[in-house]
Amino acid sequence: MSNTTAQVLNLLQHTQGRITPIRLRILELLLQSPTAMSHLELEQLAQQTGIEADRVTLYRTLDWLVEQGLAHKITGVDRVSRYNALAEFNAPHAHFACERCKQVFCLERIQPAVLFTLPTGFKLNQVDITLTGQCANCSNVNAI
Amino acid sequence: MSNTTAQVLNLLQHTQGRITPIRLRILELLLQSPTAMSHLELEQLAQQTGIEADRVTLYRTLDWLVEQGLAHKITGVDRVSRYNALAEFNAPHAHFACERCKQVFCLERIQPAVLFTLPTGFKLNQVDITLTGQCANCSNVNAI
DNA sequence: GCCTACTTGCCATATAATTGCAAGTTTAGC
DNA sequence: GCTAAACTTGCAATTATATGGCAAGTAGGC
Repeated sequence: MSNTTAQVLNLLQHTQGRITPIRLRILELLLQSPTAMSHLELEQLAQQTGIEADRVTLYRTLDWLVEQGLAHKITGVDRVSRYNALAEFNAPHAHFACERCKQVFCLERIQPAVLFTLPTGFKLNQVDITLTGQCANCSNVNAI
Repeated sequence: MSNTTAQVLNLLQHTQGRITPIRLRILELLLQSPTAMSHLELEQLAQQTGIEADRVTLYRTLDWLVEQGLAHKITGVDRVSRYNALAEFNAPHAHFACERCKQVFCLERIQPAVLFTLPTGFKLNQVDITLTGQCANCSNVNAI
């Protein structure tokens, strides 16, 4: 059993739901990816690694992972939801969305030292910071 | 001519495109609204104020306004795009998305004093900060 | 091993948004 | 003013992402 698989199993065992091959594999894929992945990307990646899951099941699996706090969901400007999971789950972090290749990277080391003065009565729950620009790959391509 | 209409006219005159009743009215509505509005909300509001625009035209009008830098577009977690226009256009500001009523508020006074350490090669273009939680109205309702 | 509740797969469906094209309207040149 | 070109609008059809319902399958406790 790989290091990641053990980690994934451990995470899944702390949930209420059942441990199924799909959930295992999807969470593993999410943990291994440096970027947030869309439903389609995950579906294709899963197929390549031998997991055949129905489109709807994948949607439900991802929703479930988010619900369990094991993954989180980012909706891009292209209206596509992307998912990621991080080793340090509760660590607040920002995202970087590349305008060119549409990939979404997680910036784990970011310090969201933002000062907020919310209007009266507003209750803050979560802070999402998304940076847009070009990733290393794409800004390199454009420079040539 | 109202104060806002004059302001809107002035803004539109600085674009390349033509000044049409729909563009005028939509930009006016956006400027007057404290919250970012979805396509549907704008369509209904426009109808109420006597402007009948085709659904597609409204989409194109909004796209055009964004293109001209007169409005900007926020995609919510519900995959719905919302639009807003601000008097101080280039002022960086954050958004507050209410989890309950789905409204998106612009927080004009926010100071995005965020410290970023981007990976090598990444080029930053824009910073989007979205706070989620409950707006004054909704957190009040829930408390009762 | 068996039962029950949870998961999955397949069907159909919802919803936001986009594309193509013809008709209408504004602007510019004459 | 008249005409042509460019821009804008409206309508029909289509795309793409995601969701809902229900029967079949499967994990996990006993």
